[in-house]
Amino acid sequence: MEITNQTGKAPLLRDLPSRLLGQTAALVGRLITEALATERSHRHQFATLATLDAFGASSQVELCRRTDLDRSDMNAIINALEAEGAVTRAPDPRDRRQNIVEITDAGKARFKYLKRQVMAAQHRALAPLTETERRELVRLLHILHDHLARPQPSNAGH
Amino acid sequence: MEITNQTGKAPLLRDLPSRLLGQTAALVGRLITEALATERSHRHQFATLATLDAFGASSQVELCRRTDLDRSDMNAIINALEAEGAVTRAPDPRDRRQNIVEITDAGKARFKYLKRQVMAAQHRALAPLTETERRELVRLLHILHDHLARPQPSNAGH
DNA sequence: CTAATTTCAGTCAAACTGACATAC
DNA sequence: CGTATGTCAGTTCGACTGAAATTA
Repeated sequence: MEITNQTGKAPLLRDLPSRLLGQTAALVGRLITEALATERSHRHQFATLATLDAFGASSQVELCRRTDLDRSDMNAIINALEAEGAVTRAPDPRDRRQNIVEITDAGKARFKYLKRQVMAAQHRALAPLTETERRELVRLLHILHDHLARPQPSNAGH
Repeated sequence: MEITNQTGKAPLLRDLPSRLLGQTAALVGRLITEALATERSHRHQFATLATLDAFGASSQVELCRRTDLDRSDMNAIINALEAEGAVTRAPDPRDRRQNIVEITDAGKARFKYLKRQVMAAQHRALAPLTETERRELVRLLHILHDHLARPQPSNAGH
């Protein structure tokens, strides 16, 4: 058989939702990552700042739950944010196992700025979709996400 | 401020398409990965087999183009597939820089079996969506994917 | 005692880079 | 000569694990 030299995808792969989802997420994610990288920030930092901005002072576990990040990674994230003055970290006097992480005024300003960059990158990534289509995409993704995030089928409730 | 103890997401993050896309892709991807792992296979191997099954004998670069995988990783994938007898690899007599990679009968059978597992996992992942919604999801993802994959703004056409 | 939280060290896989040999 | 392909070694980044220290 002759060796061809083309770039088309196998139809099975091209239309396989899991693959399409993964590849598209990677492409969109890269735009966001690059937008944040030019501001010397990262997606995890952004998510953490957004959570602190939305909910106020939080412990690190709570930030983990709200961002779906690992406790170990969250520690490194808070280290970085603390080092650049975007958050403060202090032991909770009422439960000294926990830290109270709080966003500073500088952190809020930084977040607002990063948010603008992220929204702009987002807008660029979603450019070919109409407003209705974007909402529909978000709706469908929410259904899937909630379906898959909730029920750890084998070991629920541990 | 009081430290709360809840798991809700910041609305900005919850509805940010890039994030929702990434998290959902990760959750769906995990199901597929697990389904293949129980058969001692990997997503990259599956994609490569699917491409060989669809297009026949191919060089490694061509497989890279068709699967969006890296040269270096493709080499390792072909090594593994060759070791389990799913593909053969032989230098192309007409251009001895290239290898002709071909799927074997055993490889075809293996692919058909893996395909069934993948489709089943896929079906489980997409369970909460109607058939219409699945098609719409795929349609929207295709629009985004084509928009973002095509125009490498700086170095198109290389 | 057990359990929760933070912290650190380190593993693991995937994506990617750089260099090199061979062949065109 | 420059370019394409395959191969290999190594880096980088993210997700994750295990264990220690502290406190409840």
